[in-house]
Amino acid sequence: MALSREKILDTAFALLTQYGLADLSMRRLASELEVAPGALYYHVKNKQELLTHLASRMLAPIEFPQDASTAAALTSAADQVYRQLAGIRESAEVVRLAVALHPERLELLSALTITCHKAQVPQLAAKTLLHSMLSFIEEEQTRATSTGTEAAAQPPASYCDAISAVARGFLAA
Amino acid sequence: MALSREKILDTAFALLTQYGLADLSMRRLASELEVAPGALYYHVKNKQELLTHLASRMLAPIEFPQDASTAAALTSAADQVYRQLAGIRESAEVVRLAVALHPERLELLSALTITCHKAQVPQLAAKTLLHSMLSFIEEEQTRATSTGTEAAAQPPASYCDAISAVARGFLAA
DNA sequence: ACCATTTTTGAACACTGTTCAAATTATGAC
DNA sequence: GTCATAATTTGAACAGTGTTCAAAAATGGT
Repeated sequence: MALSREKILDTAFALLTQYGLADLSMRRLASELEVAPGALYYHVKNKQELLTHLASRMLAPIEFPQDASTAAALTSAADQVYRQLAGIRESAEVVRLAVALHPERLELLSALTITCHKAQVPQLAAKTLLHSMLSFIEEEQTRATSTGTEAAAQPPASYCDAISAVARGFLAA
Repeated sequence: MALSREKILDTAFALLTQYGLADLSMRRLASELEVAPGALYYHVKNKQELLTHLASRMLAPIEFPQDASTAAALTSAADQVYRQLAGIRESAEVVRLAVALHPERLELLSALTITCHKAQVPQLAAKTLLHSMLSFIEEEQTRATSTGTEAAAQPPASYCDAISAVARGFLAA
């Protein structure tokens, strides 16, 4: 099979989950694909963009509920973000990089922003909420990596409590 | 003057503010001090520890108010964190690294945690609050770097609003 | 002056992301 | 089937990175 952006992303994803972000180098990726490092740059602008694409992939399955109250929509989003990211090594860090670099390209953030807008909550709330989720998940993943255990598939109560507390704070303003 | 951890940290700080985190390499630091790179490792365990020390320095001047209500203490902390970090290039990122690596070594976080404990707010709130501050400041600093402008010395209203919303959310729980 | 301790050097190890002219491989027209 | 054009891929280099460590140099005490 010929090289393609999709195939590169597939392999990058596999490397990330198996060996972690530190071992996801362009050279490692190229050797895994049995290709010279330079070949990657025909399909991907650079490493940052590759990671941004990876982040989009991770968040893609998240469906934002239509016709739900703001609180319910945010709770659902928080739940899905956790379920989607918790099982993927260093995913929170990858997503945070993507948010920092190209926030406008993340569907999830757009959806969150729209919901906040509808509820007449400051737009900033969307990013604050997302960052709260990512911080929590990132910390859990750091602990998981160092202790060798795995993160729970379901969001723990403390996560749900924290995120809904943040949401409540904005909604009550 | 002989090399010392203090002198290394001084120079690292200067390099950070003048040229940014990307240009703060051990080799650059060594050449600035007119010393071989290896010499640094006699005074500092590794780069991560160096950055953790830098983070402690940045946050050191922050004074946590005694005898204040929880809300007032948190507002004051948020205000001081902003004033302290906003003017230092990429400081939020450096502090975030330190929080991730050695949370127990950061006085600020301990103080925040104690305040949260006293107010019978979940301990998690302390980290959530700190991460909210850092996310906000980091984003402002990213924008500042790309547009060439400087971050305001005083915290903008949106920052104060966001942080107090998060705090309110936890206090109301 | 001598010894012991503290500090610094030089050199190497094993990497990193990225660029680019040149070679290769595919594709479609005739 | 051949040929020209376009799409890929290679190889090699550039300019770095953090870190280690035996050996050399500087320092301080007696």
